[in-house]
Amino acid sequence: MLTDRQLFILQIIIDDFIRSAQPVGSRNLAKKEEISFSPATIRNEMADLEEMGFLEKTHTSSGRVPSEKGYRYYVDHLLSPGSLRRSERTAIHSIFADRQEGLEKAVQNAATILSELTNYTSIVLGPKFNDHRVKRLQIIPIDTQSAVAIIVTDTGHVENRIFTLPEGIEPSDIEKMVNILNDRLTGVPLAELHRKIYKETAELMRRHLHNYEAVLHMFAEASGGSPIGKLFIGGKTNIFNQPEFRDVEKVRLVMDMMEKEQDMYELIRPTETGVQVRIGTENAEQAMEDCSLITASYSVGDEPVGTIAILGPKRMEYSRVITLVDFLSHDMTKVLTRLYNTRT
Amino acid sequence: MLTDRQLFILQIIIDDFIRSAQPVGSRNLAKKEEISFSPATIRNEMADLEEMGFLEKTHTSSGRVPSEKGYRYYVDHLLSPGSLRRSERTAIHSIFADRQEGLEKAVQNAATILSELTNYTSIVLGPKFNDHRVKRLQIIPIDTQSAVAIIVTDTGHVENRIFTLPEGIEPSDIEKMVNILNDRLTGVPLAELHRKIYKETAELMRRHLHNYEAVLHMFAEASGGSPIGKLFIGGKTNIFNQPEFRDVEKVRLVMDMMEKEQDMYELIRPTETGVQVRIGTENAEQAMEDCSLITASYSVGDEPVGTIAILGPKRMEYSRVITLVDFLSHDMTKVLTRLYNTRT
DNA sequence: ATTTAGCACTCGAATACAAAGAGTGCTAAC
DNA sequence: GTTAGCACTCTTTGTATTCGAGTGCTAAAT
Repeated sequence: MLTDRQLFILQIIIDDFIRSAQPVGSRNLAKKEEISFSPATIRNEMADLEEMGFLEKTHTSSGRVPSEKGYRYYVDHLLSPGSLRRSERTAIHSIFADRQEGLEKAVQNAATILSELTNYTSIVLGPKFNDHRVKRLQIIPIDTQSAVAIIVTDTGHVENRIFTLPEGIEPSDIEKMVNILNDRLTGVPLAELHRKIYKETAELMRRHLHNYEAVLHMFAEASGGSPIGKLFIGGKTNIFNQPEFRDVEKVRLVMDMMEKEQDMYELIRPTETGVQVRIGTENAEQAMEDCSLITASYSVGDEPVGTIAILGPKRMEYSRVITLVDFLSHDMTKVLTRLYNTRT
Repeated sequence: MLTDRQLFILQIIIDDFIRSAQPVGSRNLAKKEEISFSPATIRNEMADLEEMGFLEKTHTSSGRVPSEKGYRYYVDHLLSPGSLRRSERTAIHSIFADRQEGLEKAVQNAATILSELTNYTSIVLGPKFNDHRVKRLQIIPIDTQSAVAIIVTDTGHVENRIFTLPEGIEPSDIEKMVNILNDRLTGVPLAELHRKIYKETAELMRRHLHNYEAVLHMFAEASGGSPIGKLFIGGKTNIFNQPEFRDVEKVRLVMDMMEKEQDMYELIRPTETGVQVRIGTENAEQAMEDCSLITASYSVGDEPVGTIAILGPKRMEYSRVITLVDFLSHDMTKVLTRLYNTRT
């Protein structure tokens, strides 16, 4: 097992490397105030740490660099619990201060602020509206051939879709149908909407709408089809700041990934609650090889509804970012829970 | 003035450079079949062309590279009018084949296909809905404090916004108000909505809605506030393919710009009709120094409603891209005009 | 009067080499 | 167990050298 001194040295090495991005050598380490033993001693310890897989060398006679295992140990056991500056806290609180703007704007804002605060890339998975209930359905004819179907939820979210009307349908028919739909579907959670429609109203729709599949399709999307909230990414180009990404090819990998929504969903799909750290290849995605990801989900009540995440180099300021992400996710949970509970 | 042979040489040099990205020298040029004179002759002509500002050298004894003025002359006078492959034409036609998907999807699709076809970055400014008319207004109460206001246009576009209700307003009041609003505002173009609301319904709203400013604000956004359509960018990372963008700093400049919506709007804001080419510093934007932009607007009837654009290196395949952009913009105009004219 | 062959010259890119510097591992002394 | 000392390794930096592609200019050829 690791001695106290080895832990100490490991911690200092990683801290140093996170700051400098330079392999750290025994000589320079020994110069630090905190360290009271000689370079030779450090070299011995470093050799041991390397043998155990916590450190690596970039070439035979270079300084040491943390390995993935090293980072893992660092975040699991060595992290000094960071604290936030007053300015950071107020920045975060400000995100949801203005409720007028609507949820989407606020969430987008969260992404922007998070990336500015950290200088890394932020990803925010907006709240999914599964749990929200139908407040009102509406079908508004546009012309003789087409109409817009609209769902409004009790959280004020609006989904809409154009579809084609069957030949010769009367406006009064549509009105009747909308009334029936509202009668039967108001209060139904989006998650169940799909099923409920098929069970209770398919017959009705088939009678009145020629291509009722289009409408069903929309409802399906509003519920099952997009069970996931919108994705916001802030500070996409922040990766350019990292010296280990001076290489165009490396940047390209990450950039390409960020353009693919699907990949990003997969990447930050919520797994467990609380703050999660995934280092390098711990992420499934190939392009993340040299990156780390810190995620946290936020909830409405007890139900997780979205995720916030920070994507940075493996050499990320774990302590600070973890604190930040944790803080923001709790803040979001608090605000959203209150917001949600005033409705219904 | 330029002799025929100088034009010929200029054209071949630019064509060659566009293909190879390498400075082109007299010796290699002379090897080409089309060329029947010696390297020395070419050198003389090149020296003249350089003196006139059409060519540049990267260093004293390098081959020649087109200057901005050279490109300008090239696109203005030397372009061989390209033709499209059958596959390209079908790809473009396929974009709007499926009207079911809705306009936004189709426009987004246009951006994707355009970038795939060209290997450059595409920018599509979605149709602005100024000219579209109010089909239906709706206010749907969510709870005692808030409601959603919805505008549906005769093109099937839906705008919505949450706002706060004044204390103690009755549902019946709201219903009455919506009826009046629909009475007065149905058929009004979005562009005039703002004015009309203030003129004809402000008094009414003030009486019934405590913070009617929020509603006005939404209507303002639906009309004046976002006089511009949505912006779609395809193939953001295609710039990485260009050898002259091997440099991280250069890529970063362009990427940063692409993240700023405002900058992109400014960049492709429609000026004149027809295909426009802006080369390097002809674009106001600093980051475009090494890029060229080819834009074309598309219309509904005679009214331009949006823009499509291709952003690539100065060393862009002008001929092909111009043809493509021209073709697509006409196709979009045709489809949208038909689509729009079947409504109302 | 053009065109072209020939030649000296320039510059960048590639190669080689040496020296410097940072770092390691190991041994022997403390 | 710690550390001083030293040989060794590997990267970085700088310098010199060569090679090749290209130019500009002059003089000969057409």
